[in-house]
Amino acid sequence: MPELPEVETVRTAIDTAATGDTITAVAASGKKMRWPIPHDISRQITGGVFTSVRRRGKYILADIKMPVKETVMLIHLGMSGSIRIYPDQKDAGEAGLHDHLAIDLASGKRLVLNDPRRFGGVDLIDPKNEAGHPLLHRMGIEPLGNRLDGAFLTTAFKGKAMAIKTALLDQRIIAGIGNIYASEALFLAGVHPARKAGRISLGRCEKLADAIRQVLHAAIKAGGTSLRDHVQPGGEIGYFIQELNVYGREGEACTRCAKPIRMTRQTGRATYYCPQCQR
DNA sequence: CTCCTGACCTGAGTGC
DNA sequence: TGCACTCAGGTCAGGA
Repeated sequence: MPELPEVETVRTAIDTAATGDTITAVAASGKKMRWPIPHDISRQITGGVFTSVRRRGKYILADIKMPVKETVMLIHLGMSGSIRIYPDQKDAGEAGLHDHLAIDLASGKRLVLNDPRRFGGVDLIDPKNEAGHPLLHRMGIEPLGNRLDGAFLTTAFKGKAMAIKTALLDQRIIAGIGNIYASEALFLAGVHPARKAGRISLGRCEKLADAIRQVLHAAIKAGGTSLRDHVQPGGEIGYFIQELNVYGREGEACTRCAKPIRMTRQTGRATYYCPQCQR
């Protein structure tokens, strides 16, 4: 499912539901995801209190305060991960086939992580070394922070021969953009996805920086993009699919010039664009 | 270094 | 109905 807007939607839901609440029970499926869930996760976090829920790129970082120490639960949703929040544990039923982690709270709520493809993962990390964690220490800037602008992009892309679309997916440059929003941002900026990253002018990089911010903010506001069966933690779908200009619209009319949207493949992944509006 | 390919998984959809 | 095949919101190791 999840790029930055979907992860942010999930983060907000967990924060609202769980911050201040105490963990009373933890159950893990035992199946290996991208890496194994820590075998002693129940022992490590039961009795802890969620103090805040943050996001870094596509990672969710939940701060948990234990009686004698603090830990951070890191969650990545991969391609197919989602989290459901049940208001009452009694109504949650048995663990489903692809449920990998269930966390019960003193309030009666239950958080359930479901991930059919198991490309996601859960880890517990030491907050003192969080920035140095192998999964986090090479991550690029937050696109919704104050560092994304045309100057940053021209510097980051300098000398890069790869296509701009591919560069936008590189989490070491900007953290959080995925396959949908890379196509959408390039459309808004009027930049052709195959253009070499290192050959984009400062002015067009400024437009691109604005486009990235714009599309991510708009998607968060809409609750993310629901493709297939993805839903938010409360079961609501995200409505940004109605605002997509190019993604998944091959052959349909461009919203700006009415020419047919094209699909191509770049490093194995589908890219959608308007050949008229994007140069 | 840079960049691309293939691998990791399951499930939905398509065409025969 | 069954089967073979393709594709999907991500990332990482390995090799050219």
